[in-house]
Amino acid sequence: MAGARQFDEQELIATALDVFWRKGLHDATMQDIATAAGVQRGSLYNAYGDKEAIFLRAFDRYAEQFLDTAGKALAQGDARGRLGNFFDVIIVNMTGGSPPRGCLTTRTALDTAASSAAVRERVHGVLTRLERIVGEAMSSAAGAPAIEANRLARVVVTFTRGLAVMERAGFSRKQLKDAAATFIDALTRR
Amino acid sequence: MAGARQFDEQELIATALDVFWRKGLHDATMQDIATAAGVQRGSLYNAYGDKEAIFLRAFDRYAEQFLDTAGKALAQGDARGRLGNFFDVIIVNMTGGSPPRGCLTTRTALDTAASSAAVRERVHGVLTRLERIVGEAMSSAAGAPAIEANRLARVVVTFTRGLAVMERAGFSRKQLKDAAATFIDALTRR
DNA sequence: GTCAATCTTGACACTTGTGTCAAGAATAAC
DNA sequence: GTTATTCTTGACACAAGTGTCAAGATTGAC
Repeated sequence: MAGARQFDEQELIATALDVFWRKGLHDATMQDIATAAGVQRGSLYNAYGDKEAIFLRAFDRYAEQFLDTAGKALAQGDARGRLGNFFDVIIVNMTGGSPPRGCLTTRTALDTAASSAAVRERVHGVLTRLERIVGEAMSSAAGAPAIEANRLARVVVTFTRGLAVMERAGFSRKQLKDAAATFIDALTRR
Repeated sequence: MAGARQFDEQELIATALDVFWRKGLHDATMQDIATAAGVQRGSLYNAYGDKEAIFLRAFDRYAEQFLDTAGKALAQGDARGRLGNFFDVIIVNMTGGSPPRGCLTTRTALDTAASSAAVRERVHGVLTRLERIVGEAMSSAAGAPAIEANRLARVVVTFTRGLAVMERAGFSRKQLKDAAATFIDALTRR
């Protein structure tokens, strides 16, 4: 059981992501990750150095998948349809798991004071990239609100963050979907 | 230095609130509070039992003040003016302090998994009460959006939560105000 | 087959935080 | 003034978590 690495890096990061998503950066321990991955804690230190290094890798993977999913949801239909699909995947993302895991980006953002510059930068980066994706999707969509695309994108992204908080506060998936539907109605009515 | 309580309860809770607001429930330690209040840690345990008991008192005070301020901001003007005042005080609340303290409710909500039922209930309660206040203010305001008041209130409250996250993610007071202004425009345009 | 490089493993040192407690000190009631 | 009550204080026990390290095991290159 030594000499060659006993775990697959892809699997390990996926496992770590799951742990971080469920517990948050601060509350997830190296022991949690090691146990979940069936690996010794020391092996993780040997391979990655410290917890934050693992988190950054896991978060990067999460961000890619998240932005990719969001982008696809925003690719088809008119503005109304795009936003509907977009909020659907956003809400599914944050209400998935049992118990629901919430939104990792938002959770990490709220830990921001206790986090390093690298972590803070990732969080800000995801939101900025999400804004860009939303803005572009609205710019090229039929029936988009008569609001400058960048401003609209910021409002939409801000609202998604609000949904993430409401989820943590105990509101159900259905309630989040209702809120999103009302929001979309307000934005796209003529 | 014994025999009679060496601190004023009102002051102590105010000090504790300041500490919790800056550091969060989880990261604030009894030592932090004791030091800030110029009191021994043991005295806090003697007077309150544990950290959560202090937090609940501090949070209740915060909630009262917060809801009161929000209610007053929503009391005058038409729908547009009310929302403008409302978001102003909300944003001032979360960008106050140096460094900015953020929104205590939101921060606490995101810690929810690590918190007790009592804490979770307070967070949910504040948001529900806030919804009610907003809903009533919109119901009685001129120029309110043609959206059922409860739905509108949920969207507005959700958006305030989004602003709180954006603040933590590094967006400036000005950016938050811009976002709120755009949001209000979208809601109240005819 | 040898051997250097690399991984695993368990123990260790350290830090930080919680909550408890006994002893001492001051107060307030009588 | 005496005394029971209450508060303060510092020490203590305990629990988690981080990060380090030496020793041992295995592998792969040669």
